[in-house]
Amino acid sequence: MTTRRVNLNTESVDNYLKAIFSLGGIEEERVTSTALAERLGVAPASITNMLQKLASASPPLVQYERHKGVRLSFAGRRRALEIVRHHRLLEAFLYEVLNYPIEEVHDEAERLEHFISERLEERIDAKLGRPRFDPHGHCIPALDGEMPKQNSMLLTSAGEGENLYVDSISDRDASILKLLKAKGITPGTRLQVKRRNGDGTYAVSVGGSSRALNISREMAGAIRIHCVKASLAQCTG
Amino acid sequence: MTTRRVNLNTESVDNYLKAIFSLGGIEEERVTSTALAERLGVAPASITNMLQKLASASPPLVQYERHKGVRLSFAGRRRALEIVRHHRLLEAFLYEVLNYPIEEVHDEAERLEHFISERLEERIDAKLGRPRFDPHGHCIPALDGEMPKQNSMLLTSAGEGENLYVDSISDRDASILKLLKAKGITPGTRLQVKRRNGDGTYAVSVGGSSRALNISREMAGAIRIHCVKASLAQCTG
DNA sequence: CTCACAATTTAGGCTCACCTAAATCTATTA
DNA sequence: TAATAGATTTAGGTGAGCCTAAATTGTGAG
Repeated sequence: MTTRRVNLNTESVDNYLKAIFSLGGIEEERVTSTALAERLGVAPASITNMLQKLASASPPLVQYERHKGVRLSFAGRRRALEIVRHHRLLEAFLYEVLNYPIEEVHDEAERLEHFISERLEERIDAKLGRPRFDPHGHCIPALDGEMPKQNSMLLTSAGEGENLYVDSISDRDASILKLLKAKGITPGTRLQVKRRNGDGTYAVSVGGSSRALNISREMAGAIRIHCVKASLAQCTG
Repeated sequence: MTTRRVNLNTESVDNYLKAIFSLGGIEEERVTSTALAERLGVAPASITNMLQKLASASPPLVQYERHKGVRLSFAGRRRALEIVRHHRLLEAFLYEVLNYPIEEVHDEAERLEHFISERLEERIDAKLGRPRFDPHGHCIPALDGEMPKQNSMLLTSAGEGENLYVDSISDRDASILKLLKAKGITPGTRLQVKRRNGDGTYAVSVGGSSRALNISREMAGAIRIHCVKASLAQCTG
């Protein structure tokens, strides 16, 4: 029996690749089954199963060694970036063209990203004027898979007193996004850490104001910052 | 063993309901398995299987009797109209907002119609100014499932010499749509049948022109017409 | 260096939506 | 009215993607 061809153009495969991409970080480290299982909300055994399938595709979509986690192959990375591009273009589109509240774009984009054609992707890109960032400040990968690496860091790694700018905000939790919006914290906003409290909360001043706002630990964990006045990371919204 | 619940919120169920709706016609006649099998491109046995599932849902989505075909239940009709609404709103949106060529809107809408949220549906509807017709001239069902019945007829049932207006054009075949567009035949266009040929082709004048154009049998079969100057059936495009 | 525990993989099942082949029903015709 | 052609249904099977339970493997504490 020859090895049978399996269909790898599925929503599920998309999600695995995206999860590996995102968990691997910029350094593209190996990702463990457990981490994937938690991220994707499926049983660890299911992860192993799928990883073996992804690894035995031609070309392989991941490098996989038993008990050692996975990392994306070139082809896998390409596919992952395509999906990320879809996702972020959709977010920008929903936000800019359809007036979605920022905290709702993620879920809708998450569903649609798997089903839009090349043509629709191109039309959305054109309609938006070829945007480089989504409304959360995340970089939109180019058609060819290029994505300039951002040198941003988590707010939680910033010291007191530093003058900072919001690079991007995680879109994984809508409620946090809503809270940050209410406090006026969006990509490009100027921030200054007034005080770091022992419990992980912060007091920050927003946009040069003298008043200090309190930021919960979760909120701080959702904010990425950089130290130079935004040249790029400014979304059109 | 109690009857086990099955999940009926699937793309496949959507497609079955839509097919039954469309094949049943305005009179909502019973639809045969064979007709469904052909429309959906699946084996007749698969149809039977799904129909039994749809019939045993609560509430049932179809009325089904062995060997006698199916018809939509109230709930099934409601669901079908929701999908049709999604489809037509998407077609209008792609056409109006994203400048899709008319002959490409159908396929894209066909894929996306299953995945858009209530919110996205509403935003698209608002963006378009609550349109009542899609770019092919088909009526867009209201949110509550209302859809005014159109009294249009096929061009093939029109006599020679009559003064007619294009009501709508079938979107099932992109190439025909493209040909008709090239001839200037779109919803609202005035038509006059100059000659019916024995082979099912037509010579018609378009938009009051004195010149007669030839219309193939397939093209004629894709055109629905009415006899009064369009009050409604005029798409914004 | 060993052993227990945690992480991972294997084995075996399930549902969904499809398939083919075989049975059965309906309706039409002789 | 009986035979039969054609439509439909039943029976049994498949792959995808998930599951649980039972191995197995790797690692860090002693």
